[in-house]
Amino acid sequence: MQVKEAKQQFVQAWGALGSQWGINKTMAQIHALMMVSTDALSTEEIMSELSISRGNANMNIRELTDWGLVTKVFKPGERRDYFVGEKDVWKIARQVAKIRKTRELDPILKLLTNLKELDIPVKNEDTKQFQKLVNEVYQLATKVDRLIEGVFKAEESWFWDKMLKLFAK
Amino acid sequence: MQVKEAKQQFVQAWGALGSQWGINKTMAQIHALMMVSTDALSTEEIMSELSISRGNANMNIRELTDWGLVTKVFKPGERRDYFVGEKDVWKIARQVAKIRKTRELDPILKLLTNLKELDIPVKNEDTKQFQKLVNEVYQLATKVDRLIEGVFKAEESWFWDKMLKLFAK
DNA sequence: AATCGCTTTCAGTATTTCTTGAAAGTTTTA
DNA sequence: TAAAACTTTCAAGAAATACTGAAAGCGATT
Repeated sequence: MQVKEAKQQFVQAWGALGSQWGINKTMAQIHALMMVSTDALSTEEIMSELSISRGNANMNIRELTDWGLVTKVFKPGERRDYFVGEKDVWKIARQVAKIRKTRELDPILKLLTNLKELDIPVKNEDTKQFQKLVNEVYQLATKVDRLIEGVFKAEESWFWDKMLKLFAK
Repeated sequence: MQVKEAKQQFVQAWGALGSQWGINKTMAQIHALMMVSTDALSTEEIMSELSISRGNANMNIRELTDWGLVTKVFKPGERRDYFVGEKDVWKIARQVAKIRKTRELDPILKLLTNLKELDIPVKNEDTKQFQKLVNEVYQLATKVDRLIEGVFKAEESWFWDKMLKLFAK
């Protein structure tokens, strides 16, 4: 197999993975393409490599830039924009976790806090069970939240060192 | 606010959360509905509560059953099927992690293993960088894999105890 | 100030994913 | 064995999501 072929497989797989996790396929593929590219890429190159339209490319490059996974670079003498993708997988993972935390976990935590604090007059068995459930979900969400926060602050090596020791048999 | 209203909010939020994570909205809602219900529910009840069709209800209940998050129960004297949802949030989390691991992480690991073992003749700079990337992604994926495996075996309290101590300031 | 090279936007279209509802299947009851 | 009670399937339709391409924007160059 050639390197080119291997890279294509990687890009495809990354796209598939992304789409299963609520990240659009093209966005994931563009990012993968940048990961396997030594050089910065132009919109044109991305378009032709993935066979997508200009609008689509542009939109997803912007989104990736918003996520902090892609940076615009200027090539001296060149007029068009070039882009490089973050290649450090740990940084990528942290970045994605961070964004999804604020977008998804935080709102849920907010709702759960509301539901917990509700002053419900009639406390029948049913109500009590519901409150118990809300509390449990809240507990879990809070713990996940703290875990993610911790991960943000930790160094990768430190994190995995501790983590794998924890589960070593 | 009434309990009923609170429950509805919970169901809606759960549905939204699910759909952001590649789990279809209705499936997540049905499960949420079962979590907040004291009793087992029939297909009819689910249909009317969520205003969905019989086919839709049936399909998603089956999917939830396949995921091991819902069990069929038989009520004495009753002919129709009733269903109860798993309510232990830790168990739910583990179950979802387990299924998604086999469906998504395992295939990626397999691909990465292939790509790692490729015998590429010409070893230019470009190829070396690609191999480095594949290796790094592989490393991370493996660690995540082991982490999840560890979580499967661990008790909830033990897990969070260790985890939160790790990140305690 | 007009043209060039490139980027951005967005209405319309295509694709994917979900949902419906009616028909076929299954099990129980009479 | 026929009807009733309930479940399952699936083709067609609806809704959500992603993509295209042409037009408008924008700044540099002549």
